[in-house]
Amino acid sequence: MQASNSSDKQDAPGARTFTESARRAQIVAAAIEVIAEVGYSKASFARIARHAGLSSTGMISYHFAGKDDLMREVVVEVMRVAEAYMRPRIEAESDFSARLRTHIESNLALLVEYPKHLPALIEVLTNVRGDSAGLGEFVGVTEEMNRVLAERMREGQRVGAFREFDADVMVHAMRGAIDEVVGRAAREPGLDVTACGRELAEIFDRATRNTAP
Amino acid sequence: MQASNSSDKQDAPGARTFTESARRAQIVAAAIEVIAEVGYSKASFARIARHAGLSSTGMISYHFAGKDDLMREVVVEVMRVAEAYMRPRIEAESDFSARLRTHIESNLALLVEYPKHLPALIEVLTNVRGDSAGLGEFVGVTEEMNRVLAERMREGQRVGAFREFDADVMVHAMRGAIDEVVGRAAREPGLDVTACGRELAEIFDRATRNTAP
Amino acid sequence: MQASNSSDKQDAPGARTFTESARRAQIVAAAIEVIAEVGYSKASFARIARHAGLSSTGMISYHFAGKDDLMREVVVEVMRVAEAYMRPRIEAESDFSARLRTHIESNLALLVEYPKHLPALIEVLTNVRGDSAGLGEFVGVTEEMNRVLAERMREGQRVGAFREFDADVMVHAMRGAIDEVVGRAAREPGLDVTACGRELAEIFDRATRNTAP
Amino acid sequence: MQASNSSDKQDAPGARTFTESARRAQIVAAAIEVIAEVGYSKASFARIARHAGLSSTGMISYHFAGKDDLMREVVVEVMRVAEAYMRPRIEAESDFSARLRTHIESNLALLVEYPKHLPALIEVLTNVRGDSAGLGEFVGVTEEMNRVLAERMREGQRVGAFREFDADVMVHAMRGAIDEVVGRAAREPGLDVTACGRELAEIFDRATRNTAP
DNA sequence: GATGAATGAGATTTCATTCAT
DNA sequence: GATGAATGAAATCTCATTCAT
Repeated sequence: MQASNSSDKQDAPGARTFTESARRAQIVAAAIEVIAEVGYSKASFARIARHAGLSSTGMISYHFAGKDDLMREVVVEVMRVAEAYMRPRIEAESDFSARLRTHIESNLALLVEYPKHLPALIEVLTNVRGDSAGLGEFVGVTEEMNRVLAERMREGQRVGAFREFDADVMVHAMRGAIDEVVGRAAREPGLDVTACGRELAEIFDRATRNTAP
Repeated sequence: MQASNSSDKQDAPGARTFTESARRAQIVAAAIEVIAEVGYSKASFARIARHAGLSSTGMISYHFAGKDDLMREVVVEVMRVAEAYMRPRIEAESDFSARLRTHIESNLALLVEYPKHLPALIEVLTNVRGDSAGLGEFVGVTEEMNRVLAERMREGQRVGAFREFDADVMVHAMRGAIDEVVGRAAREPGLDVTACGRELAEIFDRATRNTAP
Repeated sequence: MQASNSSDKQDAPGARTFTESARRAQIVAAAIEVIAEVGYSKASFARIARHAGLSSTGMISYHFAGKDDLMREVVVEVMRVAEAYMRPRIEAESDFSARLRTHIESNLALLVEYPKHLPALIEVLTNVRGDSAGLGEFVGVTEEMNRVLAERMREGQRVGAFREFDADVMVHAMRGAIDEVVGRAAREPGLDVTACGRELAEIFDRATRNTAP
Repeated sequence: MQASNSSDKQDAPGARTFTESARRAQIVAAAIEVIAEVGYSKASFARIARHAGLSSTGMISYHFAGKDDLMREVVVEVMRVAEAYMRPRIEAESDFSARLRTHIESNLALLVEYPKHLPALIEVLTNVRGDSAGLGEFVGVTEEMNRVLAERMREGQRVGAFREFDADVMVHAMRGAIDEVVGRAAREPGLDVTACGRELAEIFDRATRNTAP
């Protein structure tokens, strides 16, 4: 008999119980709401646990590796929902200009449908810097999405659907304008988000439109 | 440029010695830099004191009624600088469209001149909620400024300089687009902010332009 | 080699199924390795469970009455192995001096054979104080073993095999010197433990040798 | 006016108030006693603070950068005391053999004089592994001290004062034998440590003595 | 006016243990 | 017999604020 198996065994990392997944989802949902309501910095485990009806913060630490892990799941969840909501709507359109309008309008329709998701996403992404290891990645993901969007715009420019402009600046302007509506909606409960969406769509349609003959 | 007296101490309204004002200004300047560099949530008194070359956080508490008070001064200072920088440039223009362009371009020129001021302002304003007593006021101030801006736009619409659109949405879109450049500039050091300003100006010129005959 | 039954469960004294014993043995083996590798204080149930390929710490609590119980089994197991290894080798020798040498050398040979056992034992015994109910007993067991050893030495003194010295101090010196090699072996992987054993044997042979005519 | 001093200022690191130093010393003293009494793993900030008559653990965190920092100070303090106590006594002796005896005896005399210091030192050093950044250094310091000691022994061998043996093993044997007395003294309050010192000195004198003509 | 020292609340995290299934 | 889930205590650390000097 000799000393054996000196390195820890590891379960298949994807294996997760039903109840475990349910709990995680429940906690993520609570986190989204708390973050949207009180902001990232005040969204402590204690508050999230209370909101989720859990008896202790240890519960959250039990299901998530740490605050970063939870926040990552928040981002993943919101992006999942956003993708599922927006992509089919956008892809249903065929010409560049309509896609652009639909991108903006479906993004804000998503805000109407899930009023806490986008505020939470913005809170998390703006309160994360170079630190927090695995979360910085999502800043990268967002930037990548913006790059793809800009590339689409450049295609539109090549085929004459759009005028000449700096596509990166345009994409970020759109992004900023939409996020501003998200922020306003949180501060002004009565705001007609759908109407804002139409206005923004018009703004960026005019800003991108090719007026050459 | 003098230290402002816009926030009064409890007992002696407006009265403040020179050294006191100098200390406050020094601390506010340090706070702006720290907030811009590490973000609002990590901008603790300890970090600000260290950055200002102070030996203890007690110094800050001594000069400011609390964190809210300091943050209010940060906002006041940045707005003072912004106002001093942008207003004359904007007022030098006479027609609506030029004023709009100048608003955007001077705002981003300000970012080039004072790279920490606008990031700090945005950090503070986005990390403040209904709580923190006297700070919510500044969200109101900002909204008031936006309302004034929107009113100018409506004037422009009345005289036919601008097309018909929801002026509030337009103002916030501008606001969001500019703030996005501020954020990008922090993440991408090489970004040509001036060029972004020109692009944004073009975007919102086209978005507001009256194309009717 | 069989799983021992030295620690009884509450109700059914001595009765333990095969799987139960196997599980206990598996956990004890994992505990020995973990303790040797990361030290007593970091050897949490979580780590031991992971090392043993178990999915939860509940498993350990299920099979052991508590951490003390597990640690007691660790001690028992190591002592069992040590006894089985060293005793026949020592008893094969007939004169006092040879027994002393063999005691030291077989102790360190045991370290070569089971590199994790002695480190684990030392970790447990040095991290246990008067508290932890049933574990203090083992400090007593160890002391008892030392007393027996000292008694043997005094016999050797009576028959003139050893010089006069304080047998307790001598035994503890031996103990300390051996344990120090155990510690060194953990810190210096290339250490020639067998050679250390020969050197130690020589040291204590000279320290005990009767030089009188 | 441009943004300036973007990197935090730093006080001269050695600057420390009188009261600050006194508090630190008080906390270190309390830590030494607590560690010696309940062991490293149970020596929590809470316990140390209580022992020192402080009202909160925050007090300790205020004066020390963390647990590692406090432990480092504990080690430094004990080594400082040990050095001040042992060195002059050892250096008062001129021949190798007397120095060896004095090393052992003064080490244990130190234990009589400061009964908590050595137990605390041993606790800290044995409960630190590769982790805890700045503390691993002290394992190195200890090893360095052992190397120096071994070098002295080899000098003694070269001049014929000592017989041939592995000096490293001898030094560690001495170390282990002394530490074992430290441990015993904690468990057996009545132990005559001075007598143990004499016995150990005799043991290692005989173990090293050159018996060749 | 200024400062170092102290404070206590609150944050995240880890742990051994218990419980329902 | 076995297991995943839950729990609450305790640990370290950070923070804004207060106080005595």
